[in-house]
Amino acid sequence: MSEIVTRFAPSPTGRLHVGGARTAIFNWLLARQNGGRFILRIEDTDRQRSTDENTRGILASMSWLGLDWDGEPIYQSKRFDLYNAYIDKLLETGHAYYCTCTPEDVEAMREEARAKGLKPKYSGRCREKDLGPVPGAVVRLKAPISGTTVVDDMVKGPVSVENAEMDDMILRRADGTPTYNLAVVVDDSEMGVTHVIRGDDHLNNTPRQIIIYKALGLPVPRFGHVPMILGPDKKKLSKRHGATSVMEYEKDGFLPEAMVNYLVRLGWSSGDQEIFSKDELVKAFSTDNLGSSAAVFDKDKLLWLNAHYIKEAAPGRLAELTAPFLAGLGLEDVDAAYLAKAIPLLQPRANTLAEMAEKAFCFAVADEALAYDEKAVEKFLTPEARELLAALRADLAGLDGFTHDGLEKTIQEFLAAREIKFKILAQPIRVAITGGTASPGLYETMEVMGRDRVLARLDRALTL
RNA sequence: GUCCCCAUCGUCUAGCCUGGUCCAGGACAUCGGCCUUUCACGCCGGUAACAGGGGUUCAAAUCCCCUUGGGGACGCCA
Repeated sequence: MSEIVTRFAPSPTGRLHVGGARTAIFNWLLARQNGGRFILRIEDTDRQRSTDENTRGILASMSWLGLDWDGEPIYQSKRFDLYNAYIDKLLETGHAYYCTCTPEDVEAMREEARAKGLKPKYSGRCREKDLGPVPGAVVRLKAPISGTTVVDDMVKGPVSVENAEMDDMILRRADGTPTYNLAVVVDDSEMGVTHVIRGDDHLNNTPRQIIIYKALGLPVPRFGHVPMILGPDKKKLSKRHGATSVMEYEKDGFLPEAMVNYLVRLGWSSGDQEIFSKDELVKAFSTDNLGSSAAVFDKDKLLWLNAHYIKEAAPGRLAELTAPFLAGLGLEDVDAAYLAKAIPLLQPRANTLAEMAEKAFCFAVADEALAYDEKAVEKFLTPEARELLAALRADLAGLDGFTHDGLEKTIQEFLAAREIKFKILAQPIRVAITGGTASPGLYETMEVMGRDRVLARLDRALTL
């Protein structure tokens, strides 16, 4: 069996969109699962809208997601000679012709067709004129005018379109540059691409591309068109729905493994399984169970997956990933080891790295800078509570070691001696050392903070 | 307008190809309860769907047709 070659071909006119990321993942999965190759091709033939910054951003997002590609990325902007050679070949074999109709002429033809209730298209006026390479002329494909073209789609099944529906598309513009459909066919063929998984929105021009393959006498790859991702209003996902680029999710504190897991499950499934590691995906993936209906992007489920992966991640890694978010909150150079100790307490409580940083803030902030919630102080640091805290402070200061068990024993004895319940003491302590009413368990929090911090904060709280 | 695609809980989906095991299963969200030093985690339970109409068949979520609804494409953009 021949090698499977897939590709992802973004155009650098913006950031990597979650929809694009999803098709990239599917292609990557198909290649990796079969020991094939996964190639990255940058479709930057539109020099107006393509930027290097976008290209770098897309590559960065791919890397962030863990989608490695084989070989160097291919840039279409550097292959114009190749495309033109193919166009010339088409011209020579009579599969293409020069056309001198202006954009205005063509627009008029479209209007006319529309008026008749037909599909707007080019009339084929220059098709039989046998024009030569006139300056300013475009090259059009001499497409078949009868018959049917069938796409044997991996996800939609056979899709057939009447050739009469398609017009003679432009292959080479007046300025000599090749158009998208031509370039894609040439590249996919040159690169040996065997399987193309792409968005639903391309389904319409797949028959066009097949016609070009046939005119060129080239083998046609297998196509699979996955449905698009919709916003909550069931419209194509766009900026107005909120974050749409992979980069934004990275900035919002999502983990790449959560992103990949979520995106794959959106439109693909394997029984009832929800959680998939990369390895499991590579093993389980199959184009057979790609869904064929559009899916709404559900941020709540992404959040749930993110929370899941945060719970599973190694504290050291999380500490590293959280540091930039803490810096964003104004805390630079937080001690990594200390942060790593606090993180396990926060893992079940944070849905994103941003939340992780917010919750780690009271651990990392300097004692004198700890902010106290006014209402909490008023409610829990009552005169009676202060008396207890002052007494407890003495016990804690003399405590041998400052561990969870030691702290629990000391505090329980403290309570027993006074015949009071932990409930009475817990919130005052919490407010005193964290500044607020919600935090991880007190014993573990105190152990992580350490004696100096706890005592300093207790002292500070008593002065409030 | 024309063409193409799609249609199971609010959302993602399993089941559909190879009709009966489905008064439709799982997950997120939601609601209730348990756990509990707060907040979470976790655990237990509940509400909730085969778009509608015709066929075919002993039997249809599953096959066929129509309607409706949604999406996409109709560029010298990709």
